[in-house]
Amino acid sequence: MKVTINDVAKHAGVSIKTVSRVTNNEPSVKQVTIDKVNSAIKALNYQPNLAARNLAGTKSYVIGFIYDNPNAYYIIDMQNGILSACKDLGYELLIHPCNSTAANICKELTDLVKHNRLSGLVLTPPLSEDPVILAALDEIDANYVRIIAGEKVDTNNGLAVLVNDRSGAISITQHLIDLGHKHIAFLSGDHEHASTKERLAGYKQALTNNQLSINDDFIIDGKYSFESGVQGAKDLLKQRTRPTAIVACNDEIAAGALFAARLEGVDIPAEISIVGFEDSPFSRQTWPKLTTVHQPNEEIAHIATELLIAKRKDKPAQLGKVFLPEPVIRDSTTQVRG
Amino acid sequence: MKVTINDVAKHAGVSIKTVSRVTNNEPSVKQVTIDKVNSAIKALNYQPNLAARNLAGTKSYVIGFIYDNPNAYYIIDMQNGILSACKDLGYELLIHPCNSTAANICKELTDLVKHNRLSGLVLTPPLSEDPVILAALDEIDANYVRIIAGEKVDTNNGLAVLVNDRSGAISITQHLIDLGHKHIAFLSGDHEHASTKERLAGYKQALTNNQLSINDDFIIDGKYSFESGVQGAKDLLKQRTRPTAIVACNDEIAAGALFAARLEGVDIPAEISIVGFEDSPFSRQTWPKLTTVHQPNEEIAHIATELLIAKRKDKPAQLGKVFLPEPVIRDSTTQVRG
DNA sequence: GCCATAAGATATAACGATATAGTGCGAAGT
DNA sequence: ACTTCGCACTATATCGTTATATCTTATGGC
Repeated sequence: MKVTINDVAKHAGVSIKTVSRVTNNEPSVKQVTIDKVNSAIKALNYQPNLAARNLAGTKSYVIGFIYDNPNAYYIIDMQNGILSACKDLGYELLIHPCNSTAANICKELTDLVKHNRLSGLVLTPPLSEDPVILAALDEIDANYVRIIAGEKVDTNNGLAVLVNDRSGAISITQHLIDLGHKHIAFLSGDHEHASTKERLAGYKQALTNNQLSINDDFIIDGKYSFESGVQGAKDLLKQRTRPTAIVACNDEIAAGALFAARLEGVDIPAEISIVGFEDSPFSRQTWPKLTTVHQPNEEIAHIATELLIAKRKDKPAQLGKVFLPEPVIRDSTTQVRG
Repeated sequence: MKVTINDVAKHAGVSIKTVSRVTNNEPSVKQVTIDKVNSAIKALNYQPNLAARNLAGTKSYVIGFIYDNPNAYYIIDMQNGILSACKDLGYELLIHPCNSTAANICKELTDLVKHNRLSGLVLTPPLSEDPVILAALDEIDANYVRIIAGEKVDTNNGLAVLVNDRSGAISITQHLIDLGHKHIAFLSGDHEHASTKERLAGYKQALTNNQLSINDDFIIDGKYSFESGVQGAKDLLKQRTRPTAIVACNDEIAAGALFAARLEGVDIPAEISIVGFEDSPFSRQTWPKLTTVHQPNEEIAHIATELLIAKRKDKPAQLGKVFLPEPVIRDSTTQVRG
């Protein structure tokens, strides 16, 4: 019933180690032999047993996805991207939601890696940006790829996929400036996320690029949540000079700002334009539909996983890749009123 | 470095088989011996190696979560519920998103079970309601628990956790009737989902219970999507006599209806009350916040997983459990206008 | 032509659990 | 008193791979 490596070896007339060499792309096998083995594998529909590989070998063929993020859309996209890369490369995925601020988070993660002998980890913010956690993982020599906000790949990053949030923020802010807005506010996300810092920097950069002054009253501290968006927008609307546009640090905050505007009877976009960041599905389900910045999360996760697995195969080490988020113009932004 | 069963056996002064018996709660071990072994396990911080268990034993200690559902909130909730049960019981989770209408879906799932020797499957709609898929799984004698819409546990269901969507729909429709609404419309979800049928039946039941007539023009076919909600609500708003309230088959459809109402300049809830179903996070992020029906998805998934694993342990077979979704009153419903 | 070396393959020991067969010993049956 | 039985436990085979050590055969250098 079950086809094992022994069956393949017998069928191909070679030893099991040779079959193992072929399935693992190891050197020292003649092409003729490789072909013999491969056709035996195909003929018998052989699939290596993961548990046995795991037990005998040093690689587990299992990668872990570690996250601490309440954004379901983001997580699902990431999972799907990782999963598609895993499927292509014969790996399996272990998902591990966690609390990055838990006291024992380092032990939790290192135990996870050790107990499951994980081949690698995909880390998302804020875990991917926490030096204490990274140090703990380095100590046990764990493989990981970080998904982080940043502008260019460099060796200090380790293996990383960068999302250039700054450039995305510059583009979307420029979009507002191009519409004639001069009083543009910023609703920030959690400060533990580097993305918040980068998006804020991009917002400021765009203002500066256009000789617009930076008004500190227009930069509101907050968190990556709907409620924070509601509160932040309320605060903005109370000010003597109201902004004519708001850059929200993500779509949820933007949705909260939309909500607050409605509470105060402010029409969006006629009176105030609002933009989000992320292009999550619900940015298409608000009224009006949100202008936002698109991040190809599934692709980001796919590439990250490929990098991670490639590293283990000792291929020419590619250190990372940078993604440029692009604006998506919908209905929550318009020309500033004369 | 790594603690194995041999270390535990040596430390406790027994054979490895005895340790195995203790860790698996098998009979024929004296209490004194059990205590000795357990204290050795604790002293050495022993954790059984999953790969070895998997390879040697008949159980894999891995359960699969199979889903075909674009609703990220739902999936994340389910994953978390399954994961928490798995953690308690020493199991691992393999997630498997798929396309339930793919031609080779049966082979895909049976191969998945066979190749990973999955201990069991958690199936969600529409997969959990597809007789062809269930038959294929029965054929290979796979263990599974179904999460389905229904009213009572019975042996025909196999292992199942039921969500009494009908009662939820009755309650929420009754809420509208209690507010004085007599012209209540229904926006349906996909007809492949039993939940659609059940929710429609509950809606009708509530009308009947209150001697209100069922108007077929007020029952609009659709799908579980925002766009479908937009279209359905548009159709309703065009009718000669507009409904004063709408029951949407889920929150996404309700959000779509909200959007369509705004497009047409119809005030919610002043002119029309709208209710959703599911209580997903974004039902709190719409304007106005949605009145909806709460489903404890995480708990449902947790219980389902416990049932699944308990079955494999040959405990007194409990067949299932029924959940009653309850209305959550927010701001999208109000007294009908005099 | 002979030895050193590498390439290509094999035989077999691990990996860390569970499963199977078997042992010793006290209690019960005749 | 002698077998029989069942409980509590041990010794060891086993699962399906990878890893290690070893063997054989070609290849090149002198």
